[in-house]
Amino acid sequence: MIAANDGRELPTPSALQHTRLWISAGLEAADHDALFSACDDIRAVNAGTDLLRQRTTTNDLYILLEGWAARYRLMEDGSRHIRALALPGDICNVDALRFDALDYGVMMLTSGTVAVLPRHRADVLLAARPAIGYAFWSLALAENSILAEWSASIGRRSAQQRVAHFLCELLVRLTAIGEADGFAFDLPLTQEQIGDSLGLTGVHVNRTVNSLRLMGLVTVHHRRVTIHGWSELSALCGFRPAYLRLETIDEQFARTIPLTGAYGKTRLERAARPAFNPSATSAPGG
Amino acid sequence: MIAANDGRELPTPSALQHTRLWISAGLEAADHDALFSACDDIRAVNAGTDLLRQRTTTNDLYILLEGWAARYRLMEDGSRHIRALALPGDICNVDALRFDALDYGVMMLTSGTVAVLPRHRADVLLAARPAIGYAFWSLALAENSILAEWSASIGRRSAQQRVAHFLCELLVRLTAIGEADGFAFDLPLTQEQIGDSLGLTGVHVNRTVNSLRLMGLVTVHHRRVTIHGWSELSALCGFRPAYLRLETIDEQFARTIPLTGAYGKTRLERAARPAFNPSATSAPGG
DNA sequence: CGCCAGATTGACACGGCTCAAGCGGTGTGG
DNA sequence: CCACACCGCTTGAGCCGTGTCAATCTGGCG
Repeated sequence: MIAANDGRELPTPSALQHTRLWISAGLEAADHDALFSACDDIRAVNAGTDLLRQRTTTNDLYILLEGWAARYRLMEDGSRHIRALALPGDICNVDALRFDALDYGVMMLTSGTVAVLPRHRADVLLAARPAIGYAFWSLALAENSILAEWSASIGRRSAQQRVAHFLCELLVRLTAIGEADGFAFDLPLTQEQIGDSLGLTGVHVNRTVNSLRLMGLVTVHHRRVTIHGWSELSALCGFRPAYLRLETIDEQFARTIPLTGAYGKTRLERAARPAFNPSATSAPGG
Repeated sequence: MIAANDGRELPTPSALQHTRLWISAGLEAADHDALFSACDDIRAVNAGTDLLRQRTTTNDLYILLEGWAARYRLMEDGSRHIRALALPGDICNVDALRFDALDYGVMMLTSGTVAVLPRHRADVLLAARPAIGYAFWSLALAENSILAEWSASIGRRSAQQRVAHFLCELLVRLTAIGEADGFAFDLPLTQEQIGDSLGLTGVHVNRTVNSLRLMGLVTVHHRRVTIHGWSELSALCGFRPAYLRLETIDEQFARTIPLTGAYGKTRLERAARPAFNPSATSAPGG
C-alpha cells in the first residue's frame, strides 16, 4: 500500500494485478490511480463485519481488495441463501451502479480490505476511463454467468455434485488470482455457510464432503481443502470452467490445472431423455 | 411496424414503449431509430426455434420484441435448467456484449420477433448514445437480480412457494409491459418447462399447482393462469417485487396490483435460528 | 479449566422424484 | 366426419435423497 496525497493508504498496482478486475481489461497504472483516487475510503474490515445490510439502501460500490465476502439473502422464514462469493478484485455490489435498494446483504467472511466508491464518482470515472468501464461491466456480466451456474447447480445437481462443483470452481478462481497452493486452498466458510451457498443444510454438507473423502477425491482439515483427484472430481460434477469467464487469464492457470481434462468427458446423453427441442433443428428465422 | 429505408420492417416506437428496455432509460425516438437502424435484421421466429445453441459462439445480441424466450442450460446428465425467461423488451443474451462463448441456449417459447444487433455495432451505439448504454446495462443488472432471486428460490423455498413465487413474478412483469389481464395471464410453458425453471419435475409442478388450486388461490386452464388470492399467494411465498427492479414503472402497475400487500407479512423470524451474524452489529470498518 | 462454535454422527421423517398408466385436446389424413 | 396419433396433463404407488432433531466430539480461546 502507498499513501495518497490526502494521506490515505492506496493499494499498489501490483497488489491487484492478478485479480479479475485488473486482467480482464488490461488496466494501466493511470487507471489504477484514477480508480483509487475516486474512492471515498479504503478500509480494513474484520471477519464477520456486515459491509451492507439487506433492506437498506446505498450509493457506494464496495470493491474487495483483500479477503473473502459473501453476498447473501435472508429469506422470509429465517433461512439464508448465499448467492455469491466475492474474492479479491471482485465488486461486492456492482448493481449499485444503477440501483440503491439492496435486496441482499454483504458480509466479510475473513478480515480484508475494501475500497468504497460512491456511485456519482463511479459514473464520472467510467465515462472518463473506458478501460475501467469495460472492466466493471465485464465483472457484472461474469458475475451473472457464475450466478446462473450456481442456480443450475442447485436446481439440477445432486448434493455430491454440488459440493464437488463448488470446490472445483473455487480452485480455479483462487488459482486465477494466485491464492491457491497447487490443488489445495483455504476455504473460510463454515459447513453451514457452504450449505447456504448450495441449497443444502450444513449437516448434509458434512456427510457429502465425507463421501467425497471416502472416494479419495478430497480432504478437508481446518478449513483447508485439498483435491486429490481433480479429473474424477471435475468429471463427477460436469465442471466446465467456461462460465467463469476467465479466458483472458486462462494461460496463467492452464499450466497448473489440467482444465481440458474435464471437457467432453461427461456427456452421458441419457437416451431416455430426448434433446431439448428435437423438432426445431432448423436455423432461426422459422 | 414501419419500413426502414432498406425495406426492413422496423417496430414503431409505440410497440416498445411499455417494455423495460424503453422505460428504464426514457429512450427517445432518436434512440429508437438509432437502435434499430444498427440491427442487422429484424425477423419473425416460430415457437420452438432455437435462437442460440449452447456451446456455440455468437457476436450478435438478440433483442426480443415480441413473444417469450427461455435461456436454458443442458446439464451433463441430459436434464435441463431454464435460467431465465425473456419477455418483450428483454435482451436474450446481454453477455454477448463481452463474451462470445455461449454456455447456454436460447429458444423461443412462442412465436415472436427479434432484432439482431452485432456486437461491434452495439459497441458503437452504446458509446454514441448514452441513454441506450444506460438502458442495456440496467437490463443486465436487473437480469442479474432476477437470476439471484430464482437461485434463492430454488435453494431455499418449498415447491409450493417456488411455484407461487414464479406466478407472482410473472404477473408483475407482465403487468409492467401491459400483457396481463388483471390477475390473469397466458403462460406459454409446459409444466415440465416450469419445473425446469424451478428445479422441480413436471409431475411435481402439476401436483403443486393443484394444491394451490385446492387452496383457492390459483386456477390454470389451457396455459392461462388466473390468480384469485393475490395477497395470500404473495404472502405464502414471501414475494417482494423489489428484485424485479421495476421501480421506474411502479406507478403504472401499483394501481393494478396491491403490491404493498405483500410487504412485511411474512417475516416469521424463526426463534430457533438466530440472525445471520448477531455478533457483528457494528458499522463496517471494524 | 470451562466455554463455545463448529464438526460429526445417528435415527427418523418427509418432500419431491421415478416409473407407469390413463386421460384429454388438437392436428392430420382418409 | 371419423380414426388415429401425439403431446401434455393428471393421478397413483413406492422409493430415496435430503432435512430435522439431537447427542457427542473437537479445537481454540479466555
